[in-house]
Amino acid sequence: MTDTVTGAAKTDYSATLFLPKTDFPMRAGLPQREPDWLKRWEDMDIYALQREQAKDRPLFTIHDGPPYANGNIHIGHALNKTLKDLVSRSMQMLGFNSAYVPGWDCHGLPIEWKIEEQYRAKGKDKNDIPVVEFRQECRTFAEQWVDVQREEFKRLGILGEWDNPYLTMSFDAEAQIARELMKVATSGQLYRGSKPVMWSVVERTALAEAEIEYADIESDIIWVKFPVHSGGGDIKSGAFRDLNASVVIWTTTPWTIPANRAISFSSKIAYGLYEIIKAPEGNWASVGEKYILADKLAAETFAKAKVEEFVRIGDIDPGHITLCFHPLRGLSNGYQFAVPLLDGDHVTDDIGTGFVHTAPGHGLDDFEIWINSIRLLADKGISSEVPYVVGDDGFYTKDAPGLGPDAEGGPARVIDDNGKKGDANNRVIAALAERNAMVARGRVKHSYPHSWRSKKPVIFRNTPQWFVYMDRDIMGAAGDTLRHRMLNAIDVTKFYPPAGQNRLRAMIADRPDWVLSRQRAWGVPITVFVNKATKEILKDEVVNHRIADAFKAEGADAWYKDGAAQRFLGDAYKADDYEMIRDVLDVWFDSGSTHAFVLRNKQKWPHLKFPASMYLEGSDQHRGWFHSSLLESCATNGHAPYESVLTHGFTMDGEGRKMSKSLSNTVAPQDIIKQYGADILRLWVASSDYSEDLRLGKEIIQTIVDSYRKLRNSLRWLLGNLAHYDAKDAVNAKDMPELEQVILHRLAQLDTQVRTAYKEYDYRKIVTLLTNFMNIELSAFYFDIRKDALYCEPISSLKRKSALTALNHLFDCLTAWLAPILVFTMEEVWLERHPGDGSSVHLRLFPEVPAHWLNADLAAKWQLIRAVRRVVTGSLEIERCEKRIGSSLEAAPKVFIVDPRYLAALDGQDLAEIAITSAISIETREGPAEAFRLDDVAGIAVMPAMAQGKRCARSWKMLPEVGTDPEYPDVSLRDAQALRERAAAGL
RNA sequence: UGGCCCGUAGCUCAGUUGGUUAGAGCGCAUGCCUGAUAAGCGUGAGGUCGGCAGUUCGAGUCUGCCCGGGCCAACCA
Repeated sequence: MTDTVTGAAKTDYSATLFLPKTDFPMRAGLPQREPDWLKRWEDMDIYALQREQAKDRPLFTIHDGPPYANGNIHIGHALNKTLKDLVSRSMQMLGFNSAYVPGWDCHGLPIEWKIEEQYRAKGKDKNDIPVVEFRQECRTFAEQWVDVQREEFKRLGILGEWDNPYLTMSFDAEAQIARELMKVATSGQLYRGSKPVMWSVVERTALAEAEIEYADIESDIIWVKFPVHSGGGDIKSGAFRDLNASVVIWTTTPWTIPANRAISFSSKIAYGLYEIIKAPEGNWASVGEKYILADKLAAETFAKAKVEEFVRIGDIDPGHITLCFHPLRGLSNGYQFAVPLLDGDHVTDDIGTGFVHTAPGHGLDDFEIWINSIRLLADKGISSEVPYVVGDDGFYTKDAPGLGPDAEGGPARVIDDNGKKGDANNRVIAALAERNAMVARGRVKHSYPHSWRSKKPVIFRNTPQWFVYMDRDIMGAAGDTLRHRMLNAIDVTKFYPPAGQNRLRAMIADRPDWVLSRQRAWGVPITVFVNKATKEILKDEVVNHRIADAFKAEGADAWYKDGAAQRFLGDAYKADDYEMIRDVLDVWFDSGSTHAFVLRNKQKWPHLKFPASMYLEGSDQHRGWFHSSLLESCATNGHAPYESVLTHGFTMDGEGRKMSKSLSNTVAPQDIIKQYGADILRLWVASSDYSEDLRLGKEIIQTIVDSYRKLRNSLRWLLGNLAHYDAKDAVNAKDMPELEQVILHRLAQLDTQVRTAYKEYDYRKIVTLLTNFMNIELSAFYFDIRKDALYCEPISSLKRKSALTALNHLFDCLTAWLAPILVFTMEEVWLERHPGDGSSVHLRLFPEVPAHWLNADLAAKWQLIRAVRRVVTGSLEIERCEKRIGSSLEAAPKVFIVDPRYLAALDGQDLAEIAITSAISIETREGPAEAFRLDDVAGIAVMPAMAQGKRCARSWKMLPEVGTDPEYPDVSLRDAQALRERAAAGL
């Protein structure tokens, strides 16, 4: 029974200690347990409780950009929705009423396409199905995916109005979208223009790029002369104003010649004037003709033209050639217009002649340079109108004189109903040859766009479209253009990160007029009637109301029902006098209008405000939703629908590469949830710099999992100790030991830092701040030091009660601060101490932290104390390496201090307790040379020494006093006192 | 090809108006503890700050070029 030298205790006092006591599991089991919390929140309807609780608070509205309702969610969706949830939840906890209404984009091509695919699989044809029926199938398809995505989003822990979301296809929405369109029309911002689109003659429909596949095709290729009409000097060997020269172009689509309106050249290419010296009799390119060609391509062109000898007369700057004649000039008295030369970057001298035949109705490059040259054309007195040379059936129209309906034998055709090449090319070539406009012809095999469905070639074809003016004065107000409104709106919008502002501004500054129309079925129709005689859009509020009311009751299908035109026009107009537009709206108009049918619908969503506090999407949405919403709202409201815009990057793989199925480096949110849990995914989002592209891979997830574990364990220890806390033992800050006061000071500092970071949407700062605090200051310092007091001190101990009180404050703050991020774990932690049906960490605000906890002087003083501590623990490490000690409690070092600042700081402090040694002696003199020192802590030296006395069997400290208490001879006096108190309390 | 953005230890991130030997957490290695224990504490090793050139007394920070990566440039959302 007698303890000897080492004082090794035989009695096990652990039952007499206040050891951590908790059922909170060390391992989270998130994948299994998270669904339970979700069910709990749903059962208590926590979203409604939040609204009720916050009903008198200022509104904060993060407006959901609608994902497209097809397919499962991917990691990008998860990132986006999680960020929105972080914003929404933190704003709620900062004292706002932060409602979140999720939405879905439901109209559009991809869904339409899926339905068509199903038809194809069943051998049916879309064109045989009534439009209303087809639209109904699209609707059902979208509904199914809304349900799937809703469950996937909820599983991420996203809190929102899931049972009352918005859908762009709801009748309400369709009605409001039509109203918005009619607002744009009525205010004179809508006009009908035209634009070349990919057109399938076989299917009689416009096609999207996604519906196009490329295949080799053999095309006719022709070289054509455009006689120079007039020009300036600048040629070395003399003026060419009156010389009989032609610009030579090259094209693989001879049928577009009637649509030619310009020739493009490049000022970066060298051109020359050439004369033919020798050529075969009867050759198209005959002796004496003069051609203008890119120097690099002249020889090749002459070879194709069978020219045997030619001479270069001199340099030519095509910029000085004002105009050319059209090569079909005079055919059926048509083509009398002048053909200008335009300088364009898309022109190269790799192939062809260095001149590009430009038919603005049949190519995007052509169209763009044409539209961009409107001012130049006006200066030259040339009409900028784009002709409709080819009809939807592939036949030439009256805009192609001599080849269209006026031609002998009827109009020529580009492509027939079976997708075969028509007679257009041959007839054009014949007409050109007849007018001596041909230089050469040939054939070429090249890649050409085909319809994905019919596998037949498509053509670029000018098609009537509806546009919104960017630069026309709205309602006659001088300078009040849509572009101007948008640029102003951008200036008063806050961007996170700030670079987004420039990006959006540059896009708005550059963008052409908004093309609203799509030749599609699944969308909101452009609810416009055009007077057949005057071509004017009907502007009648009564008609407009009739349309909107019908849409609200029956959906936009009303537009497609029999007799719809007369129904909407009413008695005042005759349906026969009006063209009812069959195009649907660009889906960007739908989603661009969400602010109108969601934020302003106070009946349905009373907790939302307009304009929204924030729009938050991926950086691609500068061109997308941010852009279209700004367009729509500026057109109809004159200002932005948002006060701020937050953008995030894209999710890359672990190496920073784009995720793609072909690289098989994709990470599915569903897999992460299944394996690790949604809180891990959320912690990844919060830890990342979302302003750039985010990386996600195995190693990164493991890092996140590790830091989650560490954090969880610290909270678990907190919970275990707080099991012994009783609120009636709470200690006021001013009565606490300095160590506790320092912790409270840190809490007060963090309170400001955390709130500021949340207000700035800087989540990674919060994660860094809190993990550093918890790891360095709590786990490795405060908790480590206070274990002794918490476990061993007597029941009555002020130190222990103070520590428990501090732990309670820590608990309150940390659980709240982390709640928006670790929504499941913080609920679990919170309920461990505050169970109850109505209890939830998510019904809390960030706690009020008393400002008087701040104590900078004390904190500075403890910086000095911690510096001394570092020297002590450093010296202990040497002893440990030398195997002289194991536990730090075996040591009782000597600390030499001369610096009065350190001495003052340590005055009244128990350095042994702070350094977790059994004893420490401080000597106010220079330490011996062999003493342990740290480079960055001048004036502190430590000499090792073994602790004296026996080891206390309860606290494991080694103290001379152990053995002096006759009643408890194997423990220290403090522990003896603790045991007496326990006995007295009947424990 | 154009517009915008990014590139600091194995990972996630700090690095103030250019100013000493570039920092943190985690991971890794290693020692201790065994009353937070599939935990806790200590110590240590890791970086030509994407590359090159320039401005400067001085550059991770400013400029140019190059390399690598991303978003946008769609009748895709």
